[in-house]
Amino acid sequence: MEIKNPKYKNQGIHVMASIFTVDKGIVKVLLIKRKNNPFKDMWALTGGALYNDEDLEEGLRREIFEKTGIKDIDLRLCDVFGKKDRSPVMRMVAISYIGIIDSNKVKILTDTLKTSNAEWFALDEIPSLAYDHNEIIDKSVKYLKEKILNTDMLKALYPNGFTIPEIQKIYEVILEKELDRRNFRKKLLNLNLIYATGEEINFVGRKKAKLYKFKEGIENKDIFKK
Amino acid sequence: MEIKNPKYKNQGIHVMASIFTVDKGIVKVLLIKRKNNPFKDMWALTGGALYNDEDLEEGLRREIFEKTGIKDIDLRLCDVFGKKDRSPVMRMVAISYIGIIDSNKVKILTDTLKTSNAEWFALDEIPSLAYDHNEIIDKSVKYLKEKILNTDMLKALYPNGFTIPEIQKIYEVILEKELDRRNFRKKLLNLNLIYATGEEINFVGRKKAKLYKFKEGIENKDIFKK
DNA sequence: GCAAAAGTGTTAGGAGTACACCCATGC
DNA sequence: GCATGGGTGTACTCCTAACACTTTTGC
Repeated sequence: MEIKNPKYKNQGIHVMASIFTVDKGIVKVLLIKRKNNPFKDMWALTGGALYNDEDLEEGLRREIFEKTGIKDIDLRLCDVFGKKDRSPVMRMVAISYIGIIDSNKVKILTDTLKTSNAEWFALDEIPSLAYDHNEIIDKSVKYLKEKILNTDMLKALYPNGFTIPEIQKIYEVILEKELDRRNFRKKLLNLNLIYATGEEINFVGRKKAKLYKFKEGIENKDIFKK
Repeated sequence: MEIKNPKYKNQGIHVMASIFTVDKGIVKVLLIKRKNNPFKDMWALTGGALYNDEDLEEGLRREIFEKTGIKDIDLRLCDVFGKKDRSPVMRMVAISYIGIIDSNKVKILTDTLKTSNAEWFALDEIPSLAYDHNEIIDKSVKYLKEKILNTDMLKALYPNGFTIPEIQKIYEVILEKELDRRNFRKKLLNLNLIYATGEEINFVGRKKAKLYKFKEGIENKDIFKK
């Protein structure tokens, strides 16, 4: 069906992802540098316009792969951004997702058809971005803080298991607050959310630590009170 | 900008609302009967296609008003439905919201430009609906159950105040479980979420009960554990 | 030996749950 | 008086928060 009514004409959907990592104790988000207009040469979130023949996550995964080379990533719906003037070109509504990956395990493309660079930015060093992407990131960070409290999304950082002090640091840097070691351990173990693999890992200058993994199929566990 | 690439051509945005009420102890949702194709003569959720010159909630409020006559309603973003084939006409992504109103205080339009009827349906009597609206309602009901636990959205039912046993009934029918009277009262009062207006209300055959109101500007209070 | 980090236990307070009794109203 | 429903108190349990000591490791 061809749309005649100008009230509806030329609308589109952006699917956007705030892709986070935690690198050396710093929370970072992946940004790409745009090669084309609008917002040519500005930094932006990963994502783009949805095709007609794709479901939302499918389109977002295609965009992420095309612009960064990242293939495997868990995505969670975060919010919707639909202000009428958010795109200077035509009416676009953005559906935003969040994801988290281990930046050391992926090679990010820095030159693609539509991007001239890609970089991890610490949250306090994010430049002025294309579209309303600064606003999207703000919301995504809030959502990330909530989601690590009641889902197992951090498992993406530790496919091979983690030690409890290790993952505690991740919680602390994302939540921006310190947690008591003893209570953290008790809580995490009591939740029936993780299990000991039996292996131990040994960092230089430290005592051996046990390796744990998240169990499969866990969702919506309240890990910590706000 | 005119879109040439058929991959993006003719996309649109649906803004949809699951409007709930609680009537005589039954949770109901407002449905409208469509006058036009597609899905002519089928029941559907309130909502429709977003215009280019409207923000999301603005467009949804217009749709709600046009199709039901309802003016004042609090809306909360619920979910996004974007399967590529969810509309038979063209590619439409639906942004769904929930709201709750007192059905006794509004007069619902039963005949408009686009609707031939409007009715409140108990949740277990919902017919097969247009588009993916059954799926949207399922998700909306889940979301409603969550949201009454940590927001003050039920205040919409009681603009003039409520008694504690009264609102407890609302919680019970929405959550589909009984709550202990004494603990309910304690919890609600301890939350610092409501205040006594000083008035009392008297139902026939009952003891006088104190009237309470929700405080202003309250969000994200955990009212009850799941 | 010493510093750094892993691992464990105990206790007090608060929130949640379960439960029993009294009071006001209308018949 | 009696049925119905409003209003209150108490004890038990569990979770959380605060906090101290021991062990392993590399230097």
